[in-house]
Amino acid sequence: MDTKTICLAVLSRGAASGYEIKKMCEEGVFHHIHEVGFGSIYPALGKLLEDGLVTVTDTPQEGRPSKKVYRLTPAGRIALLDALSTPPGQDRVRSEFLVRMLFAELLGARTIEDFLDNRLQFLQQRIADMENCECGEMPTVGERFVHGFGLAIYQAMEAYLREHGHEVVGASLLSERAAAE
Amino acid sequence: MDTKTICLAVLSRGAASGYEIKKMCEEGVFHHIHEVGFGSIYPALGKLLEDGLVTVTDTPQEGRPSKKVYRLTPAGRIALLDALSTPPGQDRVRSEFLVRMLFAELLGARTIEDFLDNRLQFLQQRIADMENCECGEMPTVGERFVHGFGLAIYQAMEAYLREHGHEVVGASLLSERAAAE
DNA sequence: CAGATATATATTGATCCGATATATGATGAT
DNA sequence: ATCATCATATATCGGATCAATATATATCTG
Repeated sequence: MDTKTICLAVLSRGAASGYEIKKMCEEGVFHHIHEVGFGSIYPALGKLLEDGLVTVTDTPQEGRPSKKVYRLTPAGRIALLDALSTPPGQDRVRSEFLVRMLFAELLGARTIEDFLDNRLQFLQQRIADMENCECGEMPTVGERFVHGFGLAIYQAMEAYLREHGHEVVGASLLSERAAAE
Repeated sequence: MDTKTICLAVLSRGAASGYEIKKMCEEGVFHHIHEVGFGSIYPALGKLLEDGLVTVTDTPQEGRPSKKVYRLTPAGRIALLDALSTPPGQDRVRSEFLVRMLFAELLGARTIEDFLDNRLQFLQQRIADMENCECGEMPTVGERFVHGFGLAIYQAMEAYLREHGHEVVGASLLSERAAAE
């Protein structure tokens, strides 16, 4: 799934500028699913424009740089449906945190404990935020589904770290003692 | 976390060729954490060699291309520890499946149901594989921890899809009926 | 009033990824 | 017996992606 499809998908919810697309990917439901940076969005929008899948209206603003609002064309809507209809590829995960846990025995117990605590705190914060948000207000069933999915996963992660975190800290302690002898 | 660090990490478990590093990232515990392709591994090994963090022994074989076995140097081990000691960045997830669920209302109920069934089957297969594997045989605590973490997440995903999958299918059905009228 | 944050677009260099090329042994199917 | 496929093994290329940076200004905060 390339950035072009993501842009089409965001635009299917309504017209938006590149900056707004980025914001939605950072803050909204997309955050848990598929982040993209400016370096991908702007070139993607350019190509979509070339291919006639979106249009732009360049509205100059005083002071600020002119805002370029992109809109889906009928061809763009069809291209989006085509892309979404193909079977999804595998999920890709990349976790620096888990790589560190994997090699816990190479690190000090203090470091591991620190990483674990931070991660737990982060997860608890995110869970609280997601529980507090008025998900009943979400416009589509898809959004509520994905929101619930994300929440369930974060809760499972939090529970696992709470229940099993001590194992990796303990292992690191043992290997430290062994190294000291 | 770049490919260079991943290569160093794999090599810290023992000498290996580029091909073997790839295999470990595909099959082993790394699979759930951080996949890498040949297009990243070979250039990364070249740079590590330049920087004196690994050594190679080029052992020619009859028929097959000669096998290049890479080994960590003391400097390489230090570089690995340095990299692992820095605080981990955010996890990055990219799920084509969830993007499709997010826009379920644009797709047909049949398609959504198909995607859901496939994903459920995939998850159940993976859970079965992970439960059957003799994780007691895993050499390090880190590996067992990460294995257990992965399993817990997959189980949470499976449970959520089983309990809430019908919601997205239902929504798609309703929007189809509305479109037909 | 200074500094930080938010709005807004855009580029660049480094890295990453999927596809492809090359070469052969082993296994399995017809 | 022969054909196909898979596993071993290294490597590159073009396109995609990412983090950092540049530019410009309004608004909020202390």
